[in-house]
Amino acid sequence: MHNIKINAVRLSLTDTLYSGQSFMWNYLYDNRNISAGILCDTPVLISTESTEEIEIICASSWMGEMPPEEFFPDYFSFDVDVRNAFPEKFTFRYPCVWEQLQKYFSLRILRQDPFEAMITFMCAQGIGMRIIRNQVSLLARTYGKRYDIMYRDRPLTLYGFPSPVLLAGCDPLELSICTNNNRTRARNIILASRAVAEGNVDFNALRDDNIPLEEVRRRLCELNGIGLKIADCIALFGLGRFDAFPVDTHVRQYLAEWFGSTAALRPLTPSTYLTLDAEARTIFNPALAGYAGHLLFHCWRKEVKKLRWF
DNA sequence: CCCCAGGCTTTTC
DNA sequence: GAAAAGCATGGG
Repeated sequence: MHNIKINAVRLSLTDTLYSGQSFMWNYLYDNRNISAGILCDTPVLISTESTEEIEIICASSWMGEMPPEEFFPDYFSFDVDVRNAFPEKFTFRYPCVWEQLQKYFSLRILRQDPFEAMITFMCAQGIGMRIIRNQVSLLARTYGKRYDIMYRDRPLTLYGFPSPVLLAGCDPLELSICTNNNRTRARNIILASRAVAEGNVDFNALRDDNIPLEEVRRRLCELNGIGLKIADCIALFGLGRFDAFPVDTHVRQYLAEWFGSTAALRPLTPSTYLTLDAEARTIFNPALAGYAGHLLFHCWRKEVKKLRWF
């Protein structure tokens, strides 16, 4: 048993909380009312027993500096009003989309640990959500720090997300057990972890909002296995760059179907990607384009594609 | 055996 | 330069 301080905070919500970053909540533990995830290499429990309140229990030391009441609102980006992501004309130009979107306004994008965001999205190339979450879960269980805590008089085991140094020292063949048996992906993750561990990729520097998004992309795309889409995901979920608009297969689909984009009918080459990126900034408020896109992403997957897996 | 999944890299025109 | 093909793996 580790000796861990438990910090708890209750936050009020207007509706059910959806995950801002799809891998967050369920990859360690899940039943009806309790989900567990990783927060800055620390396990976090989320309890949603009512639709108005969630309880967060964080077994962490890093929060010693910052009271949970201050940290979590920032983590859940409660400072962002998602409706500002949509210009006024959106409501009458796309009334059907607007109507379907209503129940997704409680969805939050998390200001997540950038390294975790980087690795989890590197696990997300051309495979389904279910497999992606299995990979992240395996990474945590195999290489993450173990925490044994008591929750409501019940023992509960959680695993933190492994550090850059730890993943940097992994053997590719061994790590590939956690990457869907894909050795190329395992090798890329090791190299990227090394780049972070050695400071060649400095997330603290990239956090600076004065750095243009193009520059952030350029730096991240220098790494093997990271292209425009994953770079944008790291920016959006890991660097709090809510203007970053990742375009994946689902986003491409709804841009064509809902917004009549002809470019979205073409294969998603880098050229097409940048065209769609520019188009999105004319549909949404550019400063929050990625935030808007993420709501639509979940809305499309669930309402239209009828997908169960987040 | 087909197609799809929160793409990226290399080759070819 | 940009489009096309190649790559890698499990699930439906």
